[in-house]
Order: sequence, then structure tokens, then C-alpha cells
Amino acid sequence: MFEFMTIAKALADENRIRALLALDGRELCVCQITELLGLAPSTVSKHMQILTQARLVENRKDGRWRYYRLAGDDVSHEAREAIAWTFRSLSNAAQIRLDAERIKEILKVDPEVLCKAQNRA
Amino acid sequence: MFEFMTIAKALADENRIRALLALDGRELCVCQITELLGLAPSTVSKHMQILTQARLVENRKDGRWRYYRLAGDDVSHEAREAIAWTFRSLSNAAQIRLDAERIKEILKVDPEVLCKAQNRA
DNA sequence: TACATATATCGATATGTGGCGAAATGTCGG
DNA sequence: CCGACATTTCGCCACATATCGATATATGTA
Repeated sequence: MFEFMTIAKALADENRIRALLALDGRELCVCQITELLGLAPSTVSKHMQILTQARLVENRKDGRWRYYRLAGDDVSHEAREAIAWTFRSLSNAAQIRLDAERIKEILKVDPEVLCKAQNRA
Repeated sequence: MFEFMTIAKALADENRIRALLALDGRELCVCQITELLGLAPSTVSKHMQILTQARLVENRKDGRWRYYRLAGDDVSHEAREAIAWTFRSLSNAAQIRLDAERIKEILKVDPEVLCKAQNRA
């Protein structure tokens, strides 16, 4: 019950959902997700922490960057089904399609350049 | 996207989840759900309204009582999958099992008697 | 019609949550 | 070791939401 509620609450925020769907087929670092959502880095970090605690995403640290990816097969049945439901429901949603296009552009920029640009803003 | 978020938010409350699971295979009136959850009738009414707006449950009015039931096949794919995910995840959860036992007892009492008892409290 | 009563709505309150900026943390390059 | 810098943590504020009690609404009954 506790695990289920943790997952359900993690899914109950639009920005977290957009971040989750953005990880479809690739990993992204915090500054790339920050660029996509247009939020403060600290806010994005918190969102990713909530998704991580719900076991919906995993992450690895690479130098100064931390990369997030969708949870793999080692994850609980509940989490895997939650991810499947989310993707089936939203893969074709307008906002998610827009985000996918946007991510293509973001991936063209070196993360280092992207982060510096954010710090200047 | 809006429909998905409405469903996700509806699922993000433990009392609503217990109410939803309590409707497995039967319909219940507000006072019966109130008895199960131990909340004020007005609170339960609001929870059921949120589940209804998310299309997870339907209801019918029978005299002074309003009976709620799980959404039928006419419901959206998103809602049906949400219900399926919830039930697969939680049917064996300890709290839900306890609730199922409790509902057996509640169903033995005529709703009219049950409601009057609540009004006296 | 008048009353009893099951549920819904309203108003108030307390807690929860999303958001930001500032400061702390950890890591790379010199 | 030091400075730069990506990310996280912390403190705070604004807003959302869960809850209750009081009141309103609707319906069966006398």
C-alpha cells in the first residue's frame, strides 16, 4: 500500500510526468530536464528525487552531471505497470509530442554549454 | 493529458484508493463507505465526487441513497487501465483485505439503520 | 403539506506540496 | 590546494487539498 501510494503521488504532478516521458529511450541530465520544463534546477532536482523514491527512474553520476533514466527490469511489478500505463496513455499527447521535438534540439547542445547558459540567466 | 492528470490525482489519496477498492464486485452507498473509512460524510461525498470526475466510478440515486460502483466498459481506455493497475497492485494489500472483511460486516446492517447510527454519533 | 433524513455544498482551518533563491556538497581542471 | 560549476539541500512562501461542522438540497413518509 505504501509503495503504491508513493508511486501514485509521484505521478500526480504534470511536470514530473513530462520529465518521466522525456526519458523515453534515453537518459538526460538535470540541466537538460531543467531546460525542457523551464523550472529552477533545485525544483527539478526535487522532482527527480520523488520519481527516484517511487522507483520509477534510476540515475548514475558522471562527473559533475547526474543522468536519469527510466527504471529497468529489476524494478517492482507495481512500478513497471505504472510506467507502462503512463506511456500508453500519454505517448501521443500533444504536450508530450512537443516535448519530444524540444528534446531533439536540447540534445544538439553540449550539456556543459547548456548549464553555463542557465547559470548566466 | 488533462484526463490523465485528473485520474492520477484522484489516485493520489489513500482514502480514495480504499473507497475504490471497496467497490470491487458491488455497489456501496455513501454511508457504507463513511462507515468503512471513519470520515465525516461530507468528506466521503467529496472524495466520491473526485473519483466520479476522474471517471473511475459511476453512481445511481435510489431514493435518499446514492450508490457508487466501479466504472463500466463505456469508460475511457485511460481510466480502465488505471483501475486495472490499481486492483492488480493492491488486491492483496493488508489494508484492503481488512477493508474487505469489514465490508462484509457493514453489508449485514440495513443502510437505514447504519445512517441513523451515524447521525446520532 | 410538514417532517425526517441521506447526501451535497459551503466556509473555515490545518496540513501538504510546488516553487524559488541561497547556501552546501561533491567533482573536475588547473 | 583552489576555483569553477552541476547538483542537492535548506528555508521560505504561495497555493492546493483533506478535513470537519453547519447549512442547503432533495426525497421518502406521515
